[in-house]
Amino acid sequence: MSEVRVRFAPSPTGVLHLGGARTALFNWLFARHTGGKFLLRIEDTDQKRSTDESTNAILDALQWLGMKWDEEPIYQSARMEEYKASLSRLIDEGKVYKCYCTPEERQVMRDEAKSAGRTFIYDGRCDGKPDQPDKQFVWRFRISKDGETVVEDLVQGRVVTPNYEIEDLVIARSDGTPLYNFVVVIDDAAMGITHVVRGKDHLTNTPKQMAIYQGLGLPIPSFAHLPLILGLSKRLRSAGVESYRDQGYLPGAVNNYIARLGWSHGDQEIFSDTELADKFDLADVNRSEGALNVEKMEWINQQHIMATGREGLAAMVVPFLSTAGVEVALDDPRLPPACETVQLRSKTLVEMAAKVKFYFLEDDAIVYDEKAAKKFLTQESKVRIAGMATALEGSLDWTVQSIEDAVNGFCESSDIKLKHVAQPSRVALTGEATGPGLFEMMVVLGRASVLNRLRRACGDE
RNA sequence: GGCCCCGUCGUCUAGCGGUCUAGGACACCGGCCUUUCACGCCGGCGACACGGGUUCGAUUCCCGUCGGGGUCACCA
Repeated sequence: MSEVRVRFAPSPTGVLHLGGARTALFNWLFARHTGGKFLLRIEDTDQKRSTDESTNAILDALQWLGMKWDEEPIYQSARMEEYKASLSRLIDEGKVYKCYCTPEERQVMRDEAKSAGRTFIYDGRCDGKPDQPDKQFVWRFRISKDGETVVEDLVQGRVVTPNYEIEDLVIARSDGTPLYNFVVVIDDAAMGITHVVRGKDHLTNTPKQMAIYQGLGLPIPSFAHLPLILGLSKRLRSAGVESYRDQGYLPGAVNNYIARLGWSHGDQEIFSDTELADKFDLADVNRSEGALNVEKMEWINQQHIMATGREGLAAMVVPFLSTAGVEVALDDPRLPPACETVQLRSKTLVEMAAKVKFYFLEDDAIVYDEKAAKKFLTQESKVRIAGMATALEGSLDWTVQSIEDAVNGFCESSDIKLKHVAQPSRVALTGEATGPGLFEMMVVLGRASVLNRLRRACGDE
């Protein structure tokens, strides 16, 4: 069997939303799984709606998600000559005809069909008409009304359409520019596409396209139509991939989530990209559409954060610290251990940045949460904190174990429990009542900062 | 409206005629662990849309109803 070749073919009229990303992902996974090629085609034949800005945004998003394409992207706007050539072949072979119907006439036909409760199918009334040189026309592709067209869809199963329900479709505008259903066929054939994997909204185009393949004498590829993603809200559904990046999602987590939406592999929930490619199969894709669920996506993101090494997290969190107003050097040695202390507590990189922020502030820049300060920074606890600071002053190693021993020792000698001093000192060090484990945090912060912050909290301000 | 697709816990799903008093995950509610918050662990709540068939037996097969989605362009 020949090599699998699949493609993702966005039209550059906006951002790449999650639905598009999932279509791309399934193509990419299928290619990786089968050892085939993943290609890109930019469908920019509609000059009015297409922009370079959008093309770049889509390419950036795919890149961020880690879906590398294997050949240079094809731009339809650069292939007009090809389309013209195919059209003239069809003209020469008498497979198309000129249609002179005006928009108004077509509207009348549509209205009639609708009021009669029928599917509107252009009736071919212009087929065989003599030329009318002074009138505008479009090219229609003639489709035999006998028999039926069968799509053996790899996801949807066998879908049968009677040919009398497939109309003679317009393949070129009055100005001669080709239309979608025509160019798709030419391009997929030219690119050697073996499997057309796309959204289910294209299912009804498929019989038309199959007829064109046959008219052009081209081999028909396999088809797989993916169920669409339902949005819980319009906002959720239309958000671009980059907004998820900005919200602190890891690309692998986004892939994991959208893959699991409509596809499954037993009870497994968490997949790396390579695991996905390894286990993905079109046969396991569901036919029913799924809805976006933010809580689950966050949980999956958290799982991916937990599975990422501290060095990797450090590199990723820096830009988020920056937007949180704290500039930290990429090679700051505190960064990896700081990330490690909040790794189990962060659902997104935005959260992670917020949680490690305190490490990098000046000691006297810590702002105490009002409620936390009121509850924990009491006169009584200030005395305890001061005592603890002194206990930490000595010549002990600055490790989790030695700090813990020193603090426990202090508690014993003062006849208090750890909890009497833990929360107050957490507030002193971070400003918050919640945060990383006390001793781990102290190690990262360093002795000087710890003592500074502890004593600052004891002062009467 | 015509045509097409779909319909298991709130959500994502497992299930491919008997193993289902329907399994897992998120969320939610208890509990354990514990210096806080998390993580982790244990337990709970919670679904086969409805009605007919077929069958010894239907969540699984067929039909209908209802519900959801898609599509009916000189857009892609």
